[in-house]
Amino acid sequence: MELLISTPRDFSFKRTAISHGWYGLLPFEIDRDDWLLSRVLDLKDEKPVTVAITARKRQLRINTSRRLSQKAARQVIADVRHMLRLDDDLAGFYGLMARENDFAWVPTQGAGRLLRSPTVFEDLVKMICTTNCSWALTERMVTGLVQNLGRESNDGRRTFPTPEAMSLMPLKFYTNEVRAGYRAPYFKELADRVASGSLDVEQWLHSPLATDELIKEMRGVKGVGPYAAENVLKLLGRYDGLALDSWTRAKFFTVRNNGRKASDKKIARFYSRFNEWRGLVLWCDMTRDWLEV
DNA sequence: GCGTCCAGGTCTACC
DNA sequence: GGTAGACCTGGACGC
Repeated sequence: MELLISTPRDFSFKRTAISHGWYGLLPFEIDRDDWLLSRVLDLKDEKPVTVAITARKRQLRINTSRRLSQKAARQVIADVRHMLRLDDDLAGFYGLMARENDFAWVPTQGAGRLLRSPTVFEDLVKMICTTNCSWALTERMVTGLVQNLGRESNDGRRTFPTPEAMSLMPLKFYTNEVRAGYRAPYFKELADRVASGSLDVEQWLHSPLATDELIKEMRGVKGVGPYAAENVLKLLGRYDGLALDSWTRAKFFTVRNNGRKASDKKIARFYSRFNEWRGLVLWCDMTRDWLEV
C-alpha cells in the first residue's frame, strides 16, 4: 500500500533522514544508495507495520508492509510527519541563516529538521543509550531493547518497545541482555514511571513550561544530564541548549578553531548571537559535511 | 594476551 | 553551586 505526503518547499528528505545518528538505530534503518528510510511503527490496536519512505520532488512516498485501515493510515501519516518534522516552522531560522555568509547553505540545502522518533519516550531512552559510551555500544543497547521487547511487524521486523513492555522486565534483563551496565536501573525506573502514569514524557512536546523549568523536569529522570536534556529538547523543537558532548567539542575544534582545543565558554560565545536557535545552528555547522552536494 | 584508555556523561558525596 | 571520583561496556591501542 502506498501513501503520499506533500512536503514543504524548504524540506530536504536527505538532510532530515541523516540529520543525526537516529537513522542508524533500530527500528530505523536507511539505504543510502536508494535513499530509503524505513522503520516499524506501532499501531497500538493493530499489528505493527513497516514503512519504507522515499522522496520525489515535493512528495514523500510511504510504502507499507501490508494494507491498512483508514484509521491506521492516518496514524502512519501523522507519525511520518512527526518524525520528519514536516510541520515545524523554520521560517525564522532560515531567514536568520540566509543573512549569514557562513550559514546561507542551511536554507539552501534544507538542513535543520532533526529526525525524531514517533514518541518522546523512545527518543529519551535512546538518548540515555548515547551517554558515556561508544556509538557501537549505543547500537548494541538499542538493538537489545528492540529485538527482545519490540512488537513484530508482518515482515518480522520489530517496533521500539513500549514503556509497558519495558516495565515488565526485571532489572537483570537490562544488565544481562541489553548490556546497559550502570544505566540498567535508570531504564527500569523510567519505564516504571511512564507505564504507571506518574511521568508523562509525551506531554513535554506541548509543555507550557519555560525551557529552564522543562530541563529541570527532564533532569528528574535518572541518567539525563545537561547533554541528554538539551538534545531531547532539540527533538521537542527547542534549540536554546548546545548539548555539547565529546563529539561536538572535537568537531568544533576542527571546523571552527583550526584544530585547537576550545573551552565550552568559547563554543557558547561563538553561537550566542543566534539566541533561541543557537543549538540548531551549532548542529548544522558541525554536520555540514555529512552530505555531499 | 594483557593492561589502559576512553567514547556522542551522569550521579553522589563532599566542601 | 561547584567539583572530584566512581561508574558498565567494549573497541582501540600499545607493549
